[in-house]
Amino acid sequence: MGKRGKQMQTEILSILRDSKSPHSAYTLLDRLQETYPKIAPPTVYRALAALGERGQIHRLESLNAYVACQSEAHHQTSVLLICEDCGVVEETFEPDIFSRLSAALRKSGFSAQRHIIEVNGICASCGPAQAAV
Amino acid sequence: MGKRGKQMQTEILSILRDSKSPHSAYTLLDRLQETYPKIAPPTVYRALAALGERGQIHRLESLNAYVACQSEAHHQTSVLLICEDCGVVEETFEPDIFSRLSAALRKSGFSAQRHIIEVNGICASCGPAQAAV
DNA sequence: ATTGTAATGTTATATTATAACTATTAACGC
DNA sequence: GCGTTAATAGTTATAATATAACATTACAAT
Repeated sequence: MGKRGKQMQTEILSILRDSKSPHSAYTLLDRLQETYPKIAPPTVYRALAALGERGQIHRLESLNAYVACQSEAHHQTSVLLICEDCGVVEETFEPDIFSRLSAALRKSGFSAQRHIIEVNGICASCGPAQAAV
Repeated sequence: MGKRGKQMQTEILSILRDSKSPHSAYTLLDRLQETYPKIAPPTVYRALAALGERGQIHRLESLNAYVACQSEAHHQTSVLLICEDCGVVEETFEPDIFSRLSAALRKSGFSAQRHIIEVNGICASCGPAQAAV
């Protein structure tokens, strides 16, 4: 890994960490171009791929967008909660869910490599309790 | 809904049902163009949207592709198992998982509207047991 | 028949992602 | 140091996915 690659990864990670909402690859590209005017899509996608492999970011498959991983410690599978009102993405860990799911699948002979769990809905801050205030 | 729309939906559903592997919107477009040479992407996406609303197809968010729903009865949330070897997508129902997940989320104030659960891995037919044969 | 509405058709373009190639840098043996 | 090679990054072009925006048609209600 050269230093330019690392630098881009650091920049992207810091942009994502500064925001609780997801960014698309091209939003990130625009942001990076403020500082590095000439970078092109592959640069962003390479950085995203590297960050993803290290578990430092998550890709929201249902939005084609990316968020920073909110857990420093467990680079493990998480449930991503997407608020349709405010757009904030929250990451929760439900080891129970994953172990049950894996167990159920193993029984039917399926061997899981990657789990994607995304839930669309309304977050606590946007929910009815708050709407009533 | 006019009859042309219905017709496209029927065609798409039948293409998807004839195949256990997912099709992209543009694969479907190509197939439809064999019969209806002039249709354009919006036609396909409109039909997919209508089928999706009725729960007759599922969109695989991680593949940007579509499969027919395998359950006639329960148009309910399912777990989609994607075999990375043969590409076959299998649909399983794990009501337990969903209720546990929803319960966990409710506790933290999140109100779920749509669940996406996709699991990448190796299916029973492609698994090690079969490889050894 | 006329008008209003919903469905469909059409064109164009936006958005997301990657292939394929070139250039640069880094690492190493000599 | 110098050349060789392998890895990384840059560049160009384009592929793949999706939708906006507007035009047209169908068709029901009056």
